[in-house]
Amino acid sequence: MIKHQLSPSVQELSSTLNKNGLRSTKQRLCVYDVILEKRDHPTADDIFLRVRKKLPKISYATVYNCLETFVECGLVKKINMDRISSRYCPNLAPHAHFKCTESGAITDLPICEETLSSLKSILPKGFSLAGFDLSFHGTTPSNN
Amino acid sequence: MIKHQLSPSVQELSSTLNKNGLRSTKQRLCVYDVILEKRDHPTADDIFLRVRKKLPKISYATVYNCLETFVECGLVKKINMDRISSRYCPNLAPHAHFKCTESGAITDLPICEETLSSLKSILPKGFSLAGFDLSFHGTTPSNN
DNA sequence: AAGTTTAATTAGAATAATTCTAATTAAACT
DNA sequence: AGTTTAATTAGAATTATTCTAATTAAACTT
Repeated sequence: MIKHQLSPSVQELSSTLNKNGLRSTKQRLCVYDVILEKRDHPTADDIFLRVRKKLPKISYATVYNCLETFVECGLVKKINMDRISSRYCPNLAPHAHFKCTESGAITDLPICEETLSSLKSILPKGFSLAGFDLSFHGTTPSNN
Repeated sequence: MIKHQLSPSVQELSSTLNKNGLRSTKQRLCVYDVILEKRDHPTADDIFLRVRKKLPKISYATVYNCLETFVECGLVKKINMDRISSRYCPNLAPHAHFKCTESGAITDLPICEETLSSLKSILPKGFSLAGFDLSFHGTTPSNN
């Protein structure tokens, strides 16, 4: 189900794209670079604004296309919480997200093997799992 | 954290609303009735179309307002998956959702006490939990 | 039972995130 | 260098949801 536990570096991205029959473009490299640079679960808009500093002519459509491509290649995860903008995360290890309702910050929480198999035990016989999302919300120590 | 395990009947709704300082209106009763009637995780649009058969003058805004009210009172859960329309669920027991990528159907999966505490063990010390969402995607036996 | 207060509803406009479209550009072959 | 076709672009379109201001109706008061 999960290929890499560590996301490939920007240098490795080219070959990862090629392996998937995709072209290595400066937009894709730049969007990916920005995602790895600051691991703060940015929205497409955040990413657009950051990338635009380096590639002023980039369009929203391209950012969305790049992100969709990365998600399909399994290079980043898309996080959907309560219908706000989706957020993107390059952490490929099994993990949950905790959203602090006061600060809005999203924290990655690693999931250990035991919990992972406990989670999978929820599925009835015959259900074939492609992926899962686990998100918590509440307050973090610094915010209560 | 969780008050009821079973959602109140439409008859009980009135008093539940009153307890929360909210008025019991025919729109609220009807929207709630529709949610309990067919437990298929409808979207706001589905609910609007069903309610309109009984209350032809109801507006989208009212449906959204009712749903938001119910969510705030803990009467229904709002499910957000991959940025499609939110879906609503009257199941108040701890459960996960499984979305079949072929049929689009969403299945409730009960979470047992062990798994629940395993889930909670993911949280670092000091994190205060208000709620969580667990969703799986993949294929169901009838769809593969 | 009528009058009053204020929350709830309504229609329709507005917003925000994302997707689509058709024309242009540029990877990566030959 | 030339060709092919995928990727990018600008801007329009779409979709779900929220907002706004006027109207209606619960539920309290008398």
